[in-house]
Amino acid sequence: MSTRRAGETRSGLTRAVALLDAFDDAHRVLTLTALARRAGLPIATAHRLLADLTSARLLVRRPDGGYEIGARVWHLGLLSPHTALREAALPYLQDLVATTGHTAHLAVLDGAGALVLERLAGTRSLPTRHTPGLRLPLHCTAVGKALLAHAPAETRTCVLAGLDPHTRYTITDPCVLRRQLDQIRGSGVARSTQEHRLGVFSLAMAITGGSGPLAAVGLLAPLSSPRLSETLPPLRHATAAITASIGRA
Amino acid sequence: MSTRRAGETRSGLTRAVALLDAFDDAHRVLTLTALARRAGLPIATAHRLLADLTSARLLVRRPDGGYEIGARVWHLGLLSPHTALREAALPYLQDLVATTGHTAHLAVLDGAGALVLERLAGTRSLPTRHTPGLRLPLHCTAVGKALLAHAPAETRTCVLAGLDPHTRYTITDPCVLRRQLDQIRGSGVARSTQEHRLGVFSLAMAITGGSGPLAAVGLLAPLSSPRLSETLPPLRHATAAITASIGRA
DNA sequence: GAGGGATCTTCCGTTGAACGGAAGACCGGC
DNA sequence: GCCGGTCTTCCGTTCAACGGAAGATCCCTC
Repeated sequence: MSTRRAGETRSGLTRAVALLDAFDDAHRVLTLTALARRAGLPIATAHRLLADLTSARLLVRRPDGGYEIGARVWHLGLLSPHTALREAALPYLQDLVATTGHTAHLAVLDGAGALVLERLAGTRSLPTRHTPGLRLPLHCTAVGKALLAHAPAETRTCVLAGLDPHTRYTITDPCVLRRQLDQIRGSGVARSTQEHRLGVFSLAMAITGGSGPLAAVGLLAPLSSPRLSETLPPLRHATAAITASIGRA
Repeated sequence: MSTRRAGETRSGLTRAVALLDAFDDAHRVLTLTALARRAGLPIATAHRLLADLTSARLLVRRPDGGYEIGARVWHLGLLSPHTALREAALPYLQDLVATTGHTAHLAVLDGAGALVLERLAGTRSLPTRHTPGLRLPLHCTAVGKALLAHAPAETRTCVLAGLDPHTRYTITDPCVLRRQLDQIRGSGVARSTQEHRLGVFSLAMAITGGSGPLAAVGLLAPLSSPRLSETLPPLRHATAAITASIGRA
């Protein structure tokens, strides 16, 4: 009851969530002390909450004493609306990978970023870490631009305000990007040539489900791969099919 | 403070989890009253806890007032150990689908069931609802039998005690199944011919990661498809590759 | 094998936050 | 307008969460 900031008392639940949030991609297994430190809680409190979380099976205690996220959380997460979208898109993403040989993504708009829901690597694929759960920038990836083009005006102005460069090809002039977004909205197709990573070309199209959640499908290819233009028709077909499939449900 | 059983007071966290558990595959969106009823909580309490869960972003409140599981839970679930396994297996599952044309699964042992981690449908695929998160019986599916063959003796005896029939082909005699499990342990290959669903043949192999978590890869095919035997070599190859890939990590 | 540092677990008195009944607000429907 | 349903807010009581501190356990060092 000392170091906590200005009467900002956190409810028990908030503290428990803080413990869950201590886990991230680089920290999938944590010890009691690490969790307490990362969540900013006294050891004794963390210990009790962790016991509760473990008995609720949200966390699992490993034989070595470490804690990790339990299968129950994974299972609950499957009930999120993202999953329905993923399920609808998956077969078409598979086709896309099969016909183009490149890596396909599915992403949704999440705040000022693109959240990757699924990624299927192709045989001719680049080594990529666009793994589900990753957030990509909106202004320099193809999926990002496809989403941004259809995003609410507020998001767009917010993103256009800070265009930090990822490579020397990243578009950093808001006017240029704004014009490009207009084109994307017209043609439906977004591209990024080395704007996010050198040597990588990507192509994406948005899925506009009426008033529903916005998503985008993208392909990633090495810049050197031949016949990049041939990847557009299959992409166009896949997005149309996914849009239709969502409309049906 | 009335209807609660025999002094069994549930901690705040337990109650919150009860609310989360009110969601299931058939109930992805719930109202306040439905949640309170399903979790066995007074409306006022449920209301407060839901407000907490929502502000913690574990739940999302839709414009229409309904609650649903939030993206944050999905994101946390990705940190569960299941995801690492899925990621390791995914490329090989894709290959499997591409070469055989049939539907491929990845499942792990979970209590007395097989938990499906991933399912990729093939072009020649059956309509199937083996969607991630589904639990399959251990005694009459190929993945189930593959897992059961390598499961701890305790699980095995427990499952063998209650072999309920799913079709008229389901093995219900513990002795017959036990003998089959011995064979599976020897050959590494498990089969199920219409034992779970009529018209469906399935083939599976276990992934035995030393002392690590046990998994199995399976293929589902219509009984009528020609050259079912040709699906074994690709399956063998995939499981070997996945096992190796896990060993490396 | 004694000493020291680290992490984990248990205990317990205090206190403030969770609890939930009840009343009020807000819908649509007949 | 009246009514059944659902949602939200209020507030006094109470009891469970809180966390400091002491004890247990492990492991490494000398």
